[in-house]
Amino acid sequence: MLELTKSELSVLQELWKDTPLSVREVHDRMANGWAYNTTKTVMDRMTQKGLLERTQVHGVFVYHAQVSRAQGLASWVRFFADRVLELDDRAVVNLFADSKLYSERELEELQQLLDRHQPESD
Amino acid sequence: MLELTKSELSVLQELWKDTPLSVREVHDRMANGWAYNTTKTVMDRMTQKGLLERTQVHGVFVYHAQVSRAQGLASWVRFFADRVLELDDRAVVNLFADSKLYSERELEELQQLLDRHQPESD
DNA sequence: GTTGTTTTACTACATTGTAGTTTATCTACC
DNA sequence: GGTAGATAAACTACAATGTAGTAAAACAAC
Repeated sequence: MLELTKSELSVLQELWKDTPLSVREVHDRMANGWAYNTTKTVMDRMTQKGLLERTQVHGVFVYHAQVSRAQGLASWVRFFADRVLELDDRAVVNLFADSKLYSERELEELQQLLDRHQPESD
Repeated sequence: MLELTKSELSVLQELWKDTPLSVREVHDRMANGWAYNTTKTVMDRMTQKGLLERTQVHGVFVYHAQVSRAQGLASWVRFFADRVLELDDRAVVNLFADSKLYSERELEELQQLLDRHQPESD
């Protein structure tokens, strides 16, 4: 299962909402207190790993996510369900229903990813 | 706000359930696929940082958590609420009620920690 | 076309992830 | 009671990530 770091997840959350975005745009939207260069470095590394793809538009690079939101969230939901709440996955997936940001289809994809990978190691 | 890594949180979850425990005991209970030495290293570093304290019992070291569960979970709940679910903290704290592993008092402590620290940076 | 801003690239250093190796201890036998 | 194998503890190691700073390139404004 794909394992994203907190940093990677923060970046991807912006790109899942609106894409493509430049480093500057991601940086400003996250507004998490990082130096601009930190955002840049994280996104560079993500590009190298294939999590992002970048293309040039009018001389500026913009980035696209290369993983779906369900893929990116699955291991996080599992970790949170197992290690934090110590509840069943499904209870946590149900929370997403309240959040109004996820479609039925996306929640199904997420649940499937969780069902498929039973081995729960970090 | 105290920021724990995933590894640190995994170790602490065992010590919050039952304490004190030896490295071997924590290792076996987590059962997360780590090598024994990985568990040892993580716990050594946590001891150096003051997250754990160790004492000797019959020639074996045992460890005690030096932070409360609410303190340890607060930043995780915030991150999950903000960056994953994009819901209000409270909705997430309410989930804990279902989990039956947390007392009222503990949930209040958690909610207070979350209320106090508004600045939400990683 | 020189000077300030933004982007990009490159470099840097501490912390964490994830162990392996060595040494000290303990336990069980001959 | 000394030797061999199992555990624990200490120490070492190296890659990935967190978190930028600096240098170079490109662009914008005078």
